[in-house]
Amino acid sequence: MPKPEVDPTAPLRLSVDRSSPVPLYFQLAQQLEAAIEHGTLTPGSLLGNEIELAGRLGLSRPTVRQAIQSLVDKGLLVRRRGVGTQVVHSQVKRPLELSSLYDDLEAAGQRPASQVLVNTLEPASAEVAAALGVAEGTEVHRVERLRLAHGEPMAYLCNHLPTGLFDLDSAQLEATGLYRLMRAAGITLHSARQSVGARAATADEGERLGEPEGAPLLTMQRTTFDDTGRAVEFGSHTYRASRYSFEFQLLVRP
Amino acid sequence: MPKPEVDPTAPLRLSVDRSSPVPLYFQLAQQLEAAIEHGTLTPGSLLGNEIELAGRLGLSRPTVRQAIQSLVDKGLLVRRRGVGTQVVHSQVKRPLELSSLYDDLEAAGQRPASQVLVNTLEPASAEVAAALGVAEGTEVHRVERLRLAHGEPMAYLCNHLPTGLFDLDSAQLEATGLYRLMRAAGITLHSARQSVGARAATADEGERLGEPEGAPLLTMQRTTFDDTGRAVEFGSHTYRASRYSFEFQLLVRP
DNA sequence: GAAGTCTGATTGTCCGGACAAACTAAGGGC
DNA sequence: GCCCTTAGTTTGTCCGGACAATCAGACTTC
Repeated sequence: MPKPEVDPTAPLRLSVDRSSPVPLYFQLAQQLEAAIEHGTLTPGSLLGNEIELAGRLGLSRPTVRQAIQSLVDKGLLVRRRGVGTQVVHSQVKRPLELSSLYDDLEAAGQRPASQVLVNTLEPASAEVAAALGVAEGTEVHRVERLRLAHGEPMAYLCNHLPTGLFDLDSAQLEATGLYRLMRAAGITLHSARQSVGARAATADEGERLGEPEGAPLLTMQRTTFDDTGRAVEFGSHTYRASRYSFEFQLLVRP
Repeated sequence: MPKPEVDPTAPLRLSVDRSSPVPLYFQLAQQLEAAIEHGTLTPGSLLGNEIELAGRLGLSRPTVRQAIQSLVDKGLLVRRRGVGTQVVHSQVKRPLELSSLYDDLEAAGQRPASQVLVNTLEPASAEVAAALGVAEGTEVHRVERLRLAHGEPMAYLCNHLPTGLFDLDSAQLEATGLYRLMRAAGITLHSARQSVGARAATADEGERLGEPEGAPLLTMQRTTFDDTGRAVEFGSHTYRASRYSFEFQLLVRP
């Protein structure tokens, strides 16, 4: 493998546009991230001290620090007092995100398809009521979907949502993911509590997913909260273990 | 349920110790977090504006902002321009951490026990070599452990580690978790790449874990990196799906 | 040669201030 | 009554500076 054709002594081409509405620290962070992604900043290399960097760009040190800090939070950089700021020897890509299966499949280029099996209202069971923080028996949406990739079933998704949040249109649900609909409705997702496990498929579950009875299934239950702390969705999903696994990156909080 | 006996109009008792070596912003963040945990700061309540807060504590606004920001990053607070900073209506506890099964079990009060089955050196297979970033055939540690809770097997853990990092003592491995040993050896964990799936138990696997052949197993593969980007551990773990599931909290990155 | 010591470099913490942007709510116009 | 404008509040961004804590490497000492 040829060595990267980058002169490490050449100072990075950085510049900021003060007339732009995008914050200066953000512009700098983007450029640094691009340089890391592109290989201009090689793993392990020092970034040059903050004061010099600030002077070169005509920025103040706090602004430069804010840019660097955002990349440290992303896990791309590591700071060492008395040494400098280094690019992490990555293999690390992205921390875990709250993504939907739809997004996952699309990112993998699998051209996902949905099939809405059920889209109705029903009184909340004890489990659903507890997850959504509503009284048992309250009317909630129930959506059952089958997620397909390459025409084969991948997962069976059952979601419960409180009423009055937004319009649950079956056609839209088939065209895109649930999370996109929520974001489009002005709901800002904040956090989620997930539980991932496994169990053997019942005869019904097996038939839906094209697996024999007793086949191992990967299960996920997730309750999603918006930024006001309200539970906006509770999902119970089963995935074909033979076709799907969860992959994610973790960052250790310092 | 009685209403919390807290007067929301009473200003929070906050104070900082300037003679302490612990940073002022960190002291403030800890006190705010404690107040949220304790219920003194109720979910949804405003925090009071930053300038007034700074004045009351004798701090500057940047310091107060740094404290607040750290809690926003943890998902405990939400800022709204023109409105103020609110306590999130939690149910949210902690974001996902890089924890070991040992820690998980201990937190659940299950008094974990380990049994080291194998602790040896062997040449790296292609898979292990790729994960650890070493040449195929390089000598690496191989550790196989059985994790028990209440005397029952919970998981079978197989780890591979590069040589020369630290001392792998079987007795210590049985007394504590692998991650604690690494931290104690001065290795600062940085990130990990995980893959969680499921599959049916083979006859051997079933026997080790006390499950019948074909029983669903939860599998996890994890490669852990330190802050220099070096892979320090590669683990292939299988859990009894009937006894164990992964639970975690996610934060949506804004 | 090995150990401890000093020095320079670099990030960490903290201050005080300034203006911009976004949101809320009250006031005025229709 | 309803909609638009306006003013006030609060966070967001940015500046320039100061000192402390920590690290690496060179130097000194034994």
